[in-house]
Order: sequence, then structure tokens, then C-alpha cells
Amino acid sequence: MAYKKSQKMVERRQARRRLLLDTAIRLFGRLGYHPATVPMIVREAQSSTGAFYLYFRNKEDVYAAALEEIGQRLAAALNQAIERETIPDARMSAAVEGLVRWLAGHPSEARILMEAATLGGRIEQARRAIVESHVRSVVAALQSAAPSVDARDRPIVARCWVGAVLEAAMGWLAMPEPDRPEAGQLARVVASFNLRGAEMTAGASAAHDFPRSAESL
Amino acid sequence: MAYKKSQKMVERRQARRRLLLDTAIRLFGRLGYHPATVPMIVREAQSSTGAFYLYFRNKEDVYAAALEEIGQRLAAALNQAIERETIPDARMSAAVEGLVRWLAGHPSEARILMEAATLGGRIEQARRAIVESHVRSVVAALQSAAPSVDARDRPIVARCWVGAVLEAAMGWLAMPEPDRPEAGQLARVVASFNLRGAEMTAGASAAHDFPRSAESL
Amino acid sequence: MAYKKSQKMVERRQARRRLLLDTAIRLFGRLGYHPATVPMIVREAQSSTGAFYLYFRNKEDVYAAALEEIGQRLAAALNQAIERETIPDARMSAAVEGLVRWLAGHPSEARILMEAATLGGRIEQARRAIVESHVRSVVAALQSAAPSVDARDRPIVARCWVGAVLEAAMGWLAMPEPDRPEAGQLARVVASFNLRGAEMTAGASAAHDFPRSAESL
Amino acid sequence: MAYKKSQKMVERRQARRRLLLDTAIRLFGRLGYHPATVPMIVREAQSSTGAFYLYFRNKEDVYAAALEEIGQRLAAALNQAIERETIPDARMSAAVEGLVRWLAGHPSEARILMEAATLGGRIEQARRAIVESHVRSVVAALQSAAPSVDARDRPIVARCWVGAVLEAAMGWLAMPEPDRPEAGQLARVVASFNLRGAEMTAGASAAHDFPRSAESL
DNA sequence: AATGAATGAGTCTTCATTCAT
DNA sequence: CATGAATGAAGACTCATTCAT
Repeated sequence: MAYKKSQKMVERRQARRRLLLDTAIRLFGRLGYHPATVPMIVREAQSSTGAFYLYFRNKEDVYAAALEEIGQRLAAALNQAIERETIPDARMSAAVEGLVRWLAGHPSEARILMEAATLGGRIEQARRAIVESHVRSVVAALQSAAPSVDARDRPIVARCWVGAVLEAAMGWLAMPEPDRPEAGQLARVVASFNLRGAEMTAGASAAHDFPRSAESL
Repeated sequence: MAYKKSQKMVERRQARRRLLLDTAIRLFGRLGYHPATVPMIVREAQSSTGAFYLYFRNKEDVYAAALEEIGQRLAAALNQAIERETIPDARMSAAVEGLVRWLAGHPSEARILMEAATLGGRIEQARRAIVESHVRSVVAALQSAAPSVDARDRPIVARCWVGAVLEAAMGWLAMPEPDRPEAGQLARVVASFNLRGAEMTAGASAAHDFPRSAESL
Repeated sequence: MAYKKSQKMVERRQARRRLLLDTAIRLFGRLGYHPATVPMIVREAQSSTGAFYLYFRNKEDVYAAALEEIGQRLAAALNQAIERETIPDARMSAAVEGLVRWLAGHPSEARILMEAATLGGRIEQARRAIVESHVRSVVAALQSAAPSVDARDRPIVARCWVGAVLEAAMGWLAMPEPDRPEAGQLARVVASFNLRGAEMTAGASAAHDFPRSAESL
Repeated sequence: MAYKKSQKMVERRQARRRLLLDTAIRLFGRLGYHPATVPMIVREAQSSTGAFYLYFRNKEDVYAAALEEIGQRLAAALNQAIERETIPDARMSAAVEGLVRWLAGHPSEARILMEAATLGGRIEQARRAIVESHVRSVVAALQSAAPSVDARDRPIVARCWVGAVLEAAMGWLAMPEPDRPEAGQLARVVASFNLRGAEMTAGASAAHDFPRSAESL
């Protein structure tokens, strides 16, 4: 009696879910978690409350799903940025710059990444997963690129690294568009700040094993 | 027609307001802006809804007031930390370390400072005022301590600086207490990250005019 | 993506809205705008707060809707009363008498019509629309039935006309039931007062074009 | 030990009460019973909540007091208008015209008189007292001036009379000032409407005992 | 007498979530 | 699968009234 789900239906399901999720990201990004309401999301997605709860357990659940989605997109963007470079040093810069550029180009995602830090519960957990993943990448890079940094301090340094990127990006996004420096400029400055801060200044020849690709989350 | 306001009454008024404000800071810090409700605040402060609205125009208003209060306390703590040092270089480290230490010791305040970034409207404005004030201090310091940094880049560097401090502090606070490194250690690592990042490494003899006191907000 | 709205659902929606509206009219009529609360209305209609705000934007909105509904019912009653008569003179009397009778038989509606005069904003606007509609009818009638009345005075006369009817009806409703004269008597007296007042005394043969039906509002 | 209250104190008391009462009339007249709040009244009167409750039992109480005050002022104005005339017919016109003129010149008072009709309880009672007083005057006048009017109908006719005046005045007040006919014109039209309506048209020589003065309320 | 701080019941309104169709 | 009407708990906020000073 169990009919195989037709390929078409599966696709439709995923398309619908994706539509809701994208809309949610846009609204959460624009308004924030609490002010963005489920009715708003379904209206903007031209869907219905019922459908929403068919795809997501509840509001917290979409937010968490949004966060995961963002984590994946971010990782993908990062990998792409890194892969283009072959020289270890350049890879490192490319990583930071890629991150900054992506955030600057995705305000909704950036804001969600910020806000999630204070939302508690499952959401904070989900954010932690993303951030930790990047922190681990940095820690790993530090291990070989800046062996002078005490192992115990590496997680702290990695945090600084991530914080500098996020705050710089948010500050840039908060500026009125005409005042903003060019995104590339922003990226370069942040990258060099972080590289120097982590004692990975140019010439730190040991940067040879900066991760080949950002961990998939 | 108008009886003179007795000194006593003025004091009582201020004490009441302060009580409500402190309670609000505690609750906003523990739960966040939206989940913390006015009824909760007044219950915890052993006051009444009416009294609350006697001292604050609305919920947003207490949050903004809390933010200002935090800005002042932070500035005070910072000034105290700086004043103890006389050597310019040491002043700089002391500033960063003082900030980190204060945040580590005031989780509610730290969290409010983070969350406010995504709350929009008047609140975001209030937060911006605080952050900008510190950014200006850093920018000013950079001017003389790291003249090699391009003037146009200074605000970005300052942002990184602030972001590194906040995220490091938040990450530390999010750790389960037993895993945490000692607060002093945290402060030192962050300070050196920022100093290096801003090319203000030790020996940057020009650091002689790091502001003698944090701007009053 | 969009299922067609079944006929049944549409009917249920309308029935529900009507139930809420009728209950609102009853309560506003008994207690007045401010003392009648939304919780009261939904309780009496065996509905829920949520449902209420599904059908009406807010409290003011139901009141305005009630007013419009009343305007329509009134117009319908009036038309019915007028249509029965064929002689112009009789039509005029029938109009006034019909109005008085309807008000006497619908205390809630009468009271809302009175109170709305002092409620300001959108409500006063809605009431004005109803009253003006009747005033226009009277003005039109005056034009041919009492050409001796100066054109500039007609709106004033029409106002007197409406005021006499409303106050007489309200006075009658305020009486303890046993003291009240019979409704028909009330209607006749008011009608003759108004007709004479407007110089449309019997024999004013020109009354031939008293509007065949009250304007639909 | 019981000091006689000094004359001065008594005067001060009365002055204060009067100030509050006048302010209340102004505010009730502008905003209506419910929207005008006690805090508003005391603020505008430069007094205090405490003082308010020293002079009035509660909010309903000021409104009732305001109504009584208005009744008295109205009666005074009416008497003045009547006394100027000696011919019975002229006295009648003067009564209606005086009423209309006074209302047109006292918007707050007019509005309170209207709104009080739907406020229930003690307030409606107080209003009834005022209206009834005028109704009685009119009834008495009808008795001799229009003996053809059936005694049982006289109260109804009197109601129409009052209603016509109030609604006409309110309609006039609601007009944008530039569109308004001159107040004297308004008064004349209403007066003649009422006089004819009550079969007291000019020549009704029996109008000789129209009350010499409006009853004091 | 006069003040105005304090109270808290009660108002309107929103929104996450469920469920009959 | 999809819909959107329905629910009601809960939130922000107001205001008449009291009472310590």
C-alpha cells in the first residue's frame, strides 16, 4: 500500500520548504527574531500557516534551520574563495577577506549571525556550532602558522578573529551607503588586522596547511 | 500652591528608579529584551506596574536607560583601569584588559551590549553612541601610536578592536565555568591580539597620548 | 497552491462576523462605547478575542461597522415605510413616523446613533454620513414641498428635523415603560411637529416628489 | 478650639474648586468624558491629584458638577435674553434664540450637554434635570399659547423642541468655521422652526404667560 | 490643606499554534 | 497535502483612586 513518493512530489516539497526558509531568512534578517512573525513569513511567501507548520516544528525551528542554511552557504562561499588561491599565505588572507565580503554582501545573513548570539537555547547552540567550526579552522591554522601562540590561548585568539570580522562587517552595514568604503577595502583591512593580531604576519611561512576547505557544517 | 519638594522625596525617587533600573539590567541580561517582561521586572523589584511607568516611558525606554547606565559604568571602570598606569604603552594594554575584565565580571551588562546591536531604533542608536565613543578613543590612539595606519582605515580597525573584545568576552562567558581560563589570562591575550592587530606592538613609542580618560558618554 | 474557498466557509465567516457585530450593537447600545469592552463582547458572542480581531481591526472599527450596519437597517426600514404610501403627503408623514417607530423599537441602535455624535474621529465621520444622508433627503423634500424656505436655511431646518426625532425617541426610551405613550402616538406627534416646523403642513401640494426611497448609505 | 474659618480661606477654597471645574468643563467639552483624564485636568489646572479629590468625590462627580454649573449658566443666559423682551411673542422667540446663541457660543458646554445623554447613572440624571426644566417651561408655555395641543402630547412636543435646538447647534458647531451661517441666522431659523412646529406661530396671542424666567435648576 | 508617588485592576491587542475542512 | 479560521494566554500600558508626607 505504500506508494513510492514520486520524484516530482519530493521536489515540490523541497521547493516549498526552501521558499519558506528563504523568506524567513529575509524577514529575520530585516526585523529580527521576535518582531518577525509567522503570519508575516507565510504572507510574504504566499503560503499558509498550516503549510509552515508542515515544514517546521515551530518558530524556533525555522530560525535554527535558517542558521544552518546560512552556515552552509557561508562555508561554500569560503571554500570557493580559498580554492582560488594556491599560496598558503594568500589562502589565509583569502579566507578572511572572503568571509568579510560575503557578510557585506548578505546583510540578512550577517544580522542573523549576530542576533543568534543572544537568543538562547537551541538557537545559540546552532550558532555556536557555526562559529566553533570557523574557530576550529583558525585554531588549526594557528597551530602551524603561529606556533608561537600558546595552545591554550588559541581558542581565545580565534574568538577575537571571528569577533573582529563580524563587528567590522556589521559596522560597515550600519553605515549609510554613501559613506561606506569599498567592500574590498574593508576586507583587506580586516584581514590584515586579524593576520597581524594572530602573529601570522606575512612571511609566517608555516601557514602552509591552512585548511583546504572550510569544514562542512 | 506648590509645596517645595523635600530632599527626602527626591532621594526616594532616585532610589526607586535605580532599583527598577538595576532589576531591569539583571533581567534583560539574563533573558534578553523580548523575553524579559515588564511584569517580571516589577515583581522582581517588588514594585508595581504603575510605578514602572512613572519612571520610564515604556519598555524600550528602560532598555535605553539601561544601556546608558552601562555605558557610564563601563567608562568609569575603564578610567580607573587606565589611571593606574603611567607609561603610555601600559595604558593601552590596561584599556583593553580593563574592558575585557569588566565584561567578564558583568555578564548582564555584556549581554545587553551585544544584544542591543540588533534591537533597532532608539536602542541601536544608544548602543552606537557607546561603541562610537570607544571607537573614537581607539582611533585617536591609533593616530599617534600607529601613524602608519591609513586614516581612512582607522575606523575599521577600531571596529575590529571592539568586536574582538566583545566576542572574546561573550565566548568566555558562554563557557561552562570550570573550562574557563582565568579572566586575567583572557584579558592579556585579547589585549595583545588587538595591539598587534593595530600595529601598536610594544615599542610603538608614539603611544604617549593614549587618552587619559575614556570620554564621558 | 491556493485551494478554492468553499461556499460553506464563506457563509460561516459571514455568520460569525454578523454574530459578533450584533452582539457588539447590543452591548454598545446597553453600556456605551467605553464601558463595553472587547472581552465582554466576545464572551457574550461565545467567541474569542482572536476571532474578534480576525473580523475587526480594533474596537473603534466594530463601532464604525455597527454604525454602518445601523444606517443600512434604518434606510431599509424607512424605505419600507415610505413605499407603502402613494400620496406624497402621506409619504412624508410615513417617513418621519417610520423613523420614530424604528428608533422606538430599536433602543440599542438609537442609543448608538446618539452617542456616536460625541465619539470623534472615524466614528463621528460615520455618523455624519448617516445623518447627512437623511438631511439630504429632507433638504430635497423641502426644496419642492416648501419652496418658501430659503435655500440657505434648508440644512438648518433639516438638522432640526433630525434632532427633534432623535431626542423625542430618546426621551421616550428613557421613560419607565408604564408611563410611555403608545409608540404610534409618539410617531404621529413628532411627525406633525416636524411637518409644521418645516412649513410642509398638510395641503402643501408640492410635496409630490418626496424621495421614493431613502438613499442607500 | 474651633477657629472660625476665615473669609479668605473660604474664598480660596471656592476659587480653587472653580478653577478645577472650569478646566474640567473645557476638557470634557473638548475630549469627552472618558478620554479626558483626571491627570489631564489637574495638570491643565496647575493643581494636583490630591486637591482634585479634596473637592470632588470622583470623576463622575466633577462631570455632574460641571453639568449643574452648565445648567445654571444656561438658565442665567436665558433669563437675560427673555427679560429684554416684553411682548409675549417676542419672549418666546427670544427664549429659543437665546438658547441657540448660547450653545453656539459655548461649544464645550454644548458638547457636554449632548454627551451627558448617553453617560448613564447619576450623570444622565443630572442632564435629565436640566432638560426637564426646559421641557417644563416649554410645556407651560404651550399650555396657554397653543391650547390646541393635546395635553398628553405636550411633553413630546417639548422634547422635539429641545432636540431641534441641540442638534442644530451641534451641527453648526461641527461645520468648518468658514462655511457656517452667521449665528443670528441659525438662531432665527431654529426659533421659527420650533415655534411653527409647536403651533405657536406668530399671532398666537395667548403666549402671554411664557415664563418670566427660566426655572433655576 | 496640599502634594504627587504608588497601586494594580483592567484595557486593548498580538501571535504562536492547532485543527476541521 | 494545504488551508486559514479559531483559540486564548500573555504582553504593554493607562488611569481612577488612595495615602504617607
